[in-house]
Amino acid sequence: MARPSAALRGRILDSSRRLFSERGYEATSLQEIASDVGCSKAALLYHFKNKDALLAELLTPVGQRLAELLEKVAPLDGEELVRTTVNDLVNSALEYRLEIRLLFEDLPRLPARPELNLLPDSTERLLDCLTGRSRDPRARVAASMVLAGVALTVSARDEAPVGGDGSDADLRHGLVEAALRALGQDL
Amino acid sequence: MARPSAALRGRILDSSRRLFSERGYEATSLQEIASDVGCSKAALLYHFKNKDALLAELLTPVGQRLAELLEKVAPLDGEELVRTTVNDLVNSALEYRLEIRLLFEDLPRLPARPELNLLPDSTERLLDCLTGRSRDPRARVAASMVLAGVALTVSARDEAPVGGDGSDADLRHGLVEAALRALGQDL
DNA sequence: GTCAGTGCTGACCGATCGGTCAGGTTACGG
DNA sequence: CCGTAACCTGACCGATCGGTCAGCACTGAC
Repeated sequence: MARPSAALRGRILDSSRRLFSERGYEATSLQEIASDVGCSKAALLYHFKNKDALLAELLTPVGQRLAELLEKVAPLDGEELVRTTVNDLVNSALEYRLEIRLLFEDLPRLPARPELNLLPDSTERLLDCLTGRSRDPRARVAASMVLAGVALTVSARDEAPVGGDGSDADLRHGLVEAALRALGQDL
Repeated sequence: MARPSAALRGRILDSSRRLFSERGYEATSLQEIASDVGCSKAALLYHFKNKDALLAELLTPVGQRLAELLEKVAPLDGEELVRTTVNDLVNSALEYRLEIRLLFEDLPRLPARPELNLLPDSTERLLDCLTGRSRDPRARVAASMVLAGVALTVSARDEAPVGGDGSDADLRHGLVEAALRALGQDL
């Protein structure tokens, strides 16, 4: 076949997202992705300049989502700021379960990634919102715990994720409630 | 020199702990460790059967610590159970900052590790303790968030860790308080 | 003194890594 | 019906991976 599937590109992205998330970026070889997709490694590198480009394309939407979130909550403050941030954070995390793992576990370890260096700054701003822009060190620690906890919990690898029956509703509400409690917002 | 330093073994462990934690297990090569220590790769493999053995030896103490923690809180229940578990969890996490990263981020991704398969079970029991042995799905979600949040926060890579000035006291107390709030324990 | 054994090195191994390249096959515009 | 460009393959590259091995330097026991 000749022009059979530019859809292959999409399938490569899907496989990469899954495999990177399961095994980690470094631990996943291009050959493994190619085998999973059912194409040659060369085909893979025809669609993506290199392994890095693959990762970047997977993470871009998450970065955008984060930017939107920050923009949306920028004018808010006080209790409304915290509640909105927590809600959106949990929703975003659930939406990008697989990418979150990459973002939290692999990215920080890869040698300084020039185009994504806005990320530490975004994380900082996110922490600010979670504290309701408080500078209290302990509030920041709590925010850090919440952020990391939400991220890692939604991306927990084993099926029957963490809630008993595994319903997303329990996961979502459980996280929001626990996060708000941790941040000192009375429910 | 002939019998100059069985201390080399310890230095290898130190470097491995640091490098594994910074870059990840898969992403760290034996050569990098050897260079960091200042010995040959062969010397490294003289002291440790293989790369896996190195990782196992780093994680064993953490596993023991976790087992102790679980044994200690086993007879407790109710509020005392939760408070003691949270306190000990935070202390243990602070004590094994670097190893925690490996445990939470690398281990789950490595192909099934026979000798450490007790770990998922231990995690499960730890979650039980954090919920005060409740079976409520949302309580388990909260416990999962706390566990992941504590682990990832103490092992945050960038210096000036997460608290403003970075004092361990703020980190410790901030985490304990936030965790207890998240778990619904009134302070 | 010598000899067994510990601690270590450099050279080397096959496998696999990310990535390149020449070329083949098909689809489509002219 | 032909040419160009898109899509893809297999063969190949140098580098590096985890790991092995023969042998050297030195120590302590006898």
